Amino acid sequence: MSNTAPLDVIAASLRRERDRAGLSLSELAKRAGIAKSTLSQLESGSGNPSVETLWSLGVALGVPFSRLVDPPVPRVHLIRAGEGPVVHSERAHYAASLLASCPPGARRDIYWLALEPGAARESEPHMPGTVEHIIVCTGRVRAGLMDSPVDLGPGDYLLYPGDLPHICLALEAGSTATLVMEHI
Amino acid sequence: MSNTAPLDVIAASLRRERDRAGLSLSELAKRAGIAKSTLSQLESGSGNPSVETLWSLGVALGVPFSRLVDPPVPRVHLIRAGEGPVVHSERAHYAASLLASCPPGARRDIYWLALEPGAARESEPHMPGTVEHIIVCTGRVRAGLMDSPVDLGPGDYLLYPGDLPHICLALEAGSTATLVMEHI
DNA sequence: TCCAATCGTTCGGCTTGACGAACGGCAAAC
DNA sequence: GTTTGCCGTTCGTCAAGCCGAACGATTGGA
Repeated sequence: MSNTAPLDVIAASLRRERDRAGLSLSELAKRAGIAKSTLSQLESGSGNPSVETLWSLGVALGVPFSRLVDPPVPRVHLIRAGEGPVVHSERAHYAASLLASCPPGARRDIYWLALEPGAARESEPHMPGTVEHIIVCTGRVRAGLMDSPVDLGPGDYLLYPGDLPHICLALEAGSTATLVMEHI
Repeated sequence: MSNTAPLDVIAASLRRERDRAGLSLSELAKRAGIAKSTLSQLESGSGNPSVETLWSLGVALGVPFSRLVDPPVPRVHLIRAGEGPVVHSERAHYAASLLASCPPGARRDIYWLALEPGAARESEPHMPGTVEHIIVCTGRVRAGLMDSPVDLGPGDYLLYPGDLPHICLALEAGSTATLVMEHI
């Protein structure tokens, strides 16, 4: 959640995306069906555009709306196996390592899971709209909705709603998996 | 990229998020510092809010701006190892399997990679702003920026810009990895 | 050199979003 | 039954966004 002034972010985004598209201010304004004076003011940071105005600009630029209101990105980051911030469960045999949290607008957190047979990793549902992707790396894992779990082997991929009761447990010792948690 | 009218989407999102937060219309308007008449009109679908108005509502609701302008999501999906749509390279020894493409607003595609020693997987950069996350599953993989690659083992995680020249090659036979490609 | 075209900015007008106040509806307290 | 409080909606006023036109600056061609 960026705390910088949205108007400045939008101004910068508009300029950036327009450059990338190789369009002139006049040309973009014409394609978006807005007055070029309006666009000029927006890019200069003055003005507080309506949603419809921003939307038509997004369409004309061929970019999703959200790219205009969320900022840039990082560089290179390496996390060696076992080095990430690890969350140990007190009641289940697993360790979850957060590899990459959601940048603004990305909405998919990436975890590395190391699971041991025993109890289920999870039973309580998350926030409404959450979706989980799991890709098994080694061993065998039982995952999915509580009432209809699926057994997965190395390379298997499973998608399921995270806002319903669900489980994730190892069937073999030393099971590992990548988990991508997606928020609405 | 949703093509439904943004105003209707926003109206629905506002109502949904407000319900989720358990706030009354009056209470939310007060917290966001806007007139409740304005909020009432927005939720009814009439009105074309300015960015600042929407922004303060997002802050008051504790949700990122983009959640107010992008729609809902899917259910359960299973891809057995080797069953996904696979992209074979003609010049490198690897197979990439697309597990989950970007839903609107998610911006992170998920791939399963099976790599064999030989040539590099990639050298040409992608779209500006692309970021790649790789988590090695088995074997050993050399990945990262062309001029400063990193050797990775099982469980290792690496983040690097995808819009610069980069490589991804196996150092051992039977190397596998999860790749998350993130678009701006 | 002059002209034509396009660039991006600035200036009045008209339209529209945001505001505050008043409204009717509903529930709990007196 | 009446009062009090909060709910969400509607109405009139005011400010601000959006527009079209005119502007100076720059470039390329006749």
